[in-house]
Parts: sequence; C-alpha cells; structure tokens
Amino acid sequence: ENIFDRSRMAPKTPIKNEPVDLSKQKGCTPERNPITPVKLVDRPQPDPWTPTANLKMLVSAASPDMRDREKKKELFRPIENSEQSDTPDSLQYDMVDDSTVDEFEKQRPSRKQKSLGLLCQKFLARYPSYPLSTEKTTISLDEVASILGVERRRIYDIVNVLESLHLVSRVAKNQYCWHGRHNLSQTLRTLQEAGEMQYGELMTFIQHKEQDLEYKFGERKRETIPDSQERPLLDFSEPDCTSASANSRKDKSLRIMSQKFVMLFLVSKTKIVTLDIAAKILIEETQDTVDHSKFKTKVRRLYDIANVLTSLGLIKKVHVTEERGRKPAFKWIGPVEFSGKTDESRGHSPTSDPLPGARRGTHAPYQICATGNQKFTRHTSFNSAQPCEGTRRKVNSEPNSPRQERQDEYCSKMINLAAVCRQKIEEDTRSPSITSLLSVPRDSDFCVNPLPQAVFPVVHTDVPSLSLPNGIGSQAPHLSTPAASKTENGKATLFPNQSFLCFPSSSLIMLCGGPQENNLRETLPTSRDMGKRNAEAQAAVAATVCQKRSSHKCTSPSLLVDDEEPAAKKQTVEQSDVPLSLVVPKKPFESPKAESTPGSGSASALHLEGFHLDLASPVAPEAADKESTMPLDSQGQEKWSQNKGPDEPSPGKEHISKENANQPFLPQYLYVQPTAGLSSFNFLFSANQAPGAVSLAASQLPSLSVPCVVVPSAALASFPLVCSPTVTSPVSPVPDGSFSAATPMNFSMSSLASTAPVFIGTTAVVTPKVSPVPSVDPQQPAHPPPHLSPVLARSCGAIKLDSPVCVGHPVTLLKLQQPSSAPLTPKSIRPARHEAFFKTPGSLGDPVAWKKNEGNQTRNGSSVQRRLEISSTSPD
DNA sequence: CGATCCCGCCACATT
DNA sequence: AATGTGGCGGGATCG
Repeated sequence: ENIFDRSRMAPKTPIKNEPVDLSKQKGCTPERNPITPVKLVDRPQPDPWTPTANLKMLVSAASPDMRDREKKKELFRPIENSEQSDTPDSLQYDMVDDSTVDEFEKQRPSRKQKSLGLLCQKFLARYPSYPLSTEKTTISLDEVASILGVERRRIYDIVNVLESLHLVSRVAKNQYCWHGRHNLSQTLRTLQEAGEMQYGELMTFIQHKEQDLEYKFGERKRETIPDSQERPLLDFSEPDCTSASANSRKDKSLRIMSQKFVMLFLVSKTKIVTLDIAAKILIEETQDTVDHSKFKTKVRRLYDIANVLTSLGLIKKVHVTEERGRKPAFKWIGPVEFSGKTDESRGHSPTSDPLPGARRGTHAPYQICATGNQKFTRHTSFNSAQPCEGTRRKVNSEPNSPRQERQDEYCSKMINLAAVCRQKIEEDTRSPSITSLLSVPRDSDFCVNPLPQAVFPVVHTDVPSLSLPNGIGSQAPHLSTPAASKTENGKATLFPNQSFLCFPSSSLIMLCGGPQENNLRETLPTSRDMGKRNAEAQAAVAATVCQKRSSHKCTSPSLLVDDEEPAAKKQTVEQSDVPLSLVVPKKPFESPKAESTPGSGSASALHLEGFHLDLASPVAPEAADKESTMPLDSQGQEKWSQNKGPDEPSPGKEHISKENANQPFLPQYLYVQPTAGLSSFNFLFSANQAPGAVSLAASQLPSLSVPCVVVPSAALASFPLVCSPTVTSPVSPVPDGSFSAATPMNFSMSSLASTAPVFIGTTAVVTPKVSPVPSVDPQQPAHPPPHLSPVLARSCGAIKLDSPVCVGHPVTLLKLQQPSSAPLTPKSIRPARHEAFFKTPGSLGDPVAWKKNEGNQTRNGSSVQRRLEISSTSPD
C-alpha cells in the first residue's frame, strides 16, 4: 500500500519519517543523504546548529503537514533525486525509506525536534540579528513556513512574539519586515518602564513577600492588574498601530502577553519569573474566578512565548524550588541595562513637580507628562492610588515617601483597591452615566493618594494654570464644581479664557497651547510598522473600560510610549504607515501643504510616529533618529525644543507648522486616540494658535504643531486631563513664533476620574460634577461634547472644529481615531464593558451619535486608521 | 504524574 | 467565499 501511495502520496509519510531518520539514524544512506544535504544547501539555512539541520529542515518540510504534497515532492525530489527524479527511483527510495522509516519512526522526530523553540531558532537563523539599516528584509510567511516545513500557524506564533519585541513588524498580509535587534534595547527599556508602572509594585511585593502575599495577590492581582489587560498594554508595541481596524480584533493577546511577560522579567529583581505567577498576573480576568482552565491555557501560551524568548536568548528555563515544590520558571538572561536610561524620567523631575512638564515648561518646550518612558503611574491599578507619576512624585517627593515603606501598605492598598474597584465597577455599571462616577465620592475611596476627587477631569480653566501640579486632584475638584456648567448642554460653559479638555480618563495625551504659546510638536507614535495591526483599539477600549470601572482601575496598562526606535521612526516616517498618526505619511516635509489650516499660525506639526512625538515633524525624523534612543526624555524634549527653533527654520518640514504663532486665540485641540499609533496615549492638542495646525495629509497624518502635553494614557488612565490653553507660556518663544515654545501647559489631571471625560474647551470649563456631563449618551448629540468634536480626518485637511460647545472660543479637537478609538466616544463609554473591549470600534462608538453631532466623522472602516475624531463624549 | 507544548480546529478578520 | 490570523485547548510526549 505504501508503495502505491508513495507514488503519489508517498511523500508524506515517507518523507516525514524518512528524511529525518535517515539522516540521523542510519548512517546508512549516506549516499542518499548526500543528496538531501545538497538541497539543503541551497536554502538558506536556518539551522546553525548542526549539520543535520538541513536534513531536519527537509524533514520538516516534508512534514506531514505539508498540505501540498506537490510541493513536498518538489522539495524532496530534487533532493532525493538530485540524480534523478524518476518515479521508479523514487519508489526504490521510498522502499528504502520505508524500511528506514520504521526504524525511524520509533525515533521519529521527537517532539523536541518540532518544538517551537527549535523552529524559532531556525527562523531566526535566517535573518541577521543586526541587519543593515539599509536593507529591509521582508519575510513571507508562506515562504518561511514551507521552508521550515511547518504550518503557517506556527510561524504566527513566532512572529507574534517577535513582533511584540519589535524584531519584526507586519507589513502586509503575509508579509513581515525583519528589523533585527537594533531596537531591542529600546523596546526593552520601554517595556521595563511600562512594566514598572504596571507591575513594579506588584512584583516587588511578590518577590519580597514571597508567596504568601503572592497568593493573596494572586487573586487580587488579577484585579489589580486587570486593567492592564484591558487593553492598553503595550501598545507601544504597536508601532504600527495599525489601524484601528486591527484593534478590534481580539487583540493579539499573544503579543500583549509576550510584552507583559517580558515586563515581568524586567521588573523583577531576581529576573526570575515563575510560570504560575506570570500566568496569574497575566490573566486578565477581572473576574475573580480564575478558572483553572484559563490558567492552564495561559500557561500554555506562556510556554509558547517562552520558547521564542529562549530562542532569542533572552530567557532560559530554570526551576525554583519553593515550599510547595519545584516550580517551573524562567530567568532573564538578556540585557538588563539599557543604554538609555530609564531613570531619566525619574530624574526628570524628582522634585515636586507634579507634572514635570508643566512646571518645567521653561525647560521643556513641551510638556510631556510622560514621555514615552515616563510613567505617570505605576500601574493602573495603582492609579487610584497614585494617579500619575506626577502625582506620585509628588507624593514621593513629599517628605517621606519611601517607596519601600509603602510597599506593604501598598500591597494592602492594592488589595483593597481591587475590592473597591470591583465594587465600584459594579456600581458603575449600574450607573448610567459616568457622571455618577465622577461626582461620586466613591472615587475618593480609591484614592489612596491624595487625589481627592480627582475625579474629574474637569478643570477650571480659570485657574490660571490648570496645572494641577500638585494636587491635581485637589484642585480639580473645585474646579470642576464651579465650572459646573455642563457640557451637556451642549456646551459646557466655557469661559472665555479657559479652555478645557475632557478626556475620558483613559489615557490620552493632551496638548494644549495657550494662544500664544508655542507649540509643541509631537509625534505621535505611530506604529512602526504600518502594516501591522494595532492595538490601538484596545486602548480605546480600555479607556472605556476604565471608565466604567471607574477608571481607577483601569489602567491602561500598557502604554508604552514606545520607543522610538530610530528605525521605527524611519519607517513610520517613511512609510507613513502609521495609521494613526497625524503624521504625515511620509515626511512632513513633504506635506507641507498638509497643513491644513492655514490660518493657524502656530500650528506645529505633529507627527505621530511610533512612539515619539516629534516636535517638528519635519525635523522629527531626524531628531528621532538621532535620539532614537531617547524617548521622550527630557533630553529629547529639550532637544526637540531646540530643534524647534531650528525647526522652524527648517522650513521644509515645518512648513506645516510654520508659523504658528500667531493665531488667534482659538484653541484647538487635537485628540488622538490611543489606538492610533500611540498605544495608549491619547493626545490632545490644543492649539490655540494654530488651529490650522492640524492638517492631515490625506490618509497620512498631518503634522501638527501644538503645544501640548502628552500623557501616557496608561498613566492617565484614570485621570482626566485638563489643559488650559491660555496658560501656556511660551517658553521659548521664538520670535517667529516658532515652536519653540513649548510652553508649558497647564493641565490638571484628576486621577481617578477615569471615567470622566476630559473636556477641553477653550474657555469654558466643564464641570464634571455636573452631572450632565457624564451623560453618556452618545446619542445625545448635542452635548457631547462640548468640545471635542470630531474632526477629522479627511484626507487632508485639517479639520477644524469649532467646537460647538465652545463658547467663545472655538475649539477644535481632532481625534485620531483608530478604529478603536471609538470607544472613547460617549457611547462607547457607556458600553464600556468588557464586551465593549472586544468589540470593534465601530460597535462601540456610535456613529450615529457622532455623526449627528459632528456630522461627520470619518469613520469608515477604511479610514479608520487615520481618522481623527473629535471626541465629543466629553460629557459622558 | 506533572510539565511541556504540538497540533490543528475553528472563529473572526480581511480580502 | 476565500484566505489570513490567531485563540484555544485536547491530548501526546517528555522527564
């Protein structure tokens, strides 16, 4: 039978077994073997390992799976028959093989030979660790799969993990681009930072207390961490961000998991992470119940990831023996110190500035709350406790806040928090509108820190500076109250001077510029890989979720600002893949015209790039490259700032922004959803000045220049930010109005109120409390937002919005939406539930509502990626 | 028998 | 509808 089959089918079985066996087992057929080797030679050989690698490959190729026998045949025949491929021969061979096979079968390729780790090594062997920047290697999944002799599914497993570390990026269907390890350290640094935010405390705790706590935590963790899962995770990862569309998908959990897993190592002091702990931490479930099955599945996935990471030489398997016994674990053997230094952020404003940027405005042109690296918060879950870094810092800065001291406390807090959160969530659920949340004191409960109410995003603009420097929370409350006008009305009351932004707590970045201020430019992170998908949506979702939950929890965990890898940047820039970004697709330069609003003088260009924000878009690329390593460090910022000045000069790029400065007073805001390239960040830009700034190149992103503040969403997660445009002071005022300024913006964040939408208004302030605001209804068009409107995106132009809401000042918000962005919308908010997360953006947002309000959002699927939307939700 | 984890079904997304 | 992606978990192997 076999024989017959062979003639046709034969390839399969025989092949599988044979090759392998032959090579190995019997010395026997050396003669024949020779043949195979030959063939192998041709191919790129992945296997560094052994001479037999080739054989293995063949074997694998032959592997049963091969769907295409034909292909197999092709492969083999040549090999086998290098001499001849005649069938007859083949038969003979086959025969032979068979015999061999039997033997072999016994030995048959053991599982190990087919392990993912081995496969990954083969895969990696095909590409240079440090490819020349010039050459871009594209990877065809089908091709690789056939070469390595595995099903494509397996390749996905590998690629997804590699992608999480930015070693590759998805370019298109079936196509990935190999980047190599150039950016690995940057990525790791970013992950480390993000990890510290998310898991730092937890890990510390765990490691310190060991199991006891762990276990406790185990349960709690989920909760505490839940957010993370919610979405944001590391978006940074996604440089590409693929459009929103991507997001909707179930996010690639493998990718996210991979990043989280790596984070755990980076955060861990011992650099050893046991599988069970990792699984517990990574289990998203908010739910308490941890099913065993779920745990099991998680562990399985972790093995998959671990295999790839092991192949990369980043971790190795070890065992830790604990009381309970020996537990499987992995030890990080990769780089621990990254060139960059994370510290910078810390160093950044060690002092009490709540928001580094804000105060420092002087220095930093822009204020970025959190640069890519910086964290505002530790972990989302912590948010409640510590709203943002700034806050935290404050706290810390305060007389004593030794971290460690606090740990225990922290832990307990966390635990409590979790409980509270849960509760809250439930409540929230009930409560229709966000408002309740906002207004509700409950939040306070959560606040471990002094963030009192934090709740609301609303800030008074009145306050001269919104900045919340310190007490973010504290101030906020007042503000909000007074302001009280609701947004609902459709407009919030705006005060002439003030501008506000309300965001959903979810992460976002806001940029606000005083009228005169300078602008900040930022690049939004775009996904590096354009091709890829993105996680953005997630972020959005997360946001929503958060909101629901009362945001406290929500954390978006991960937002990383990612790195900016130079390469990545390039790509982004070049490609413009970036979906989200406002960035001009290619280079800013090119898009001079992009700028849309002409009038706005002050506009600066905004690029969204992968992770950075570049101030000057044009410049950005360059800068980025230079700095690649530096994320948004202060340094970077400074540079940028410097650049700015220069930038302006550099017209080409700037073109867009060009002048900026002069614009009338209208503030404009650009809101970018996280999904967009930024992973978790939302950006808001207010350009008072330069409304025009926002221009979008058609699909591409326009660059905008605006003074802004960037906050990591995660950090913010719960915090709403408010900026008052007016405030800004141009730090570096460039005479020409160039960007220089990064004026500091003021903004306040309320930590908790994640739910609360953020409002940005030029003048007016919204009061969160006012219940109205919260109204979620998407449907209520009117109110939505006072401000935010969607704008969007069109291909090109910038859209300006007047904010309906805004009284007096028109405000424009641009939101980049990614597909997912929708979540932010009011509706989305409501829905916010888990479900929501998973839903596609579209589902979340209500288009209708939006449309009504704005009239247009561009929300098409297609454009999803690049759209800018305005979030009107504010109220909600 | 627990640790690993291959394999591939199948749902969902994209084309 | 076809094809690309990737979640997921049964159950085979390994140790």
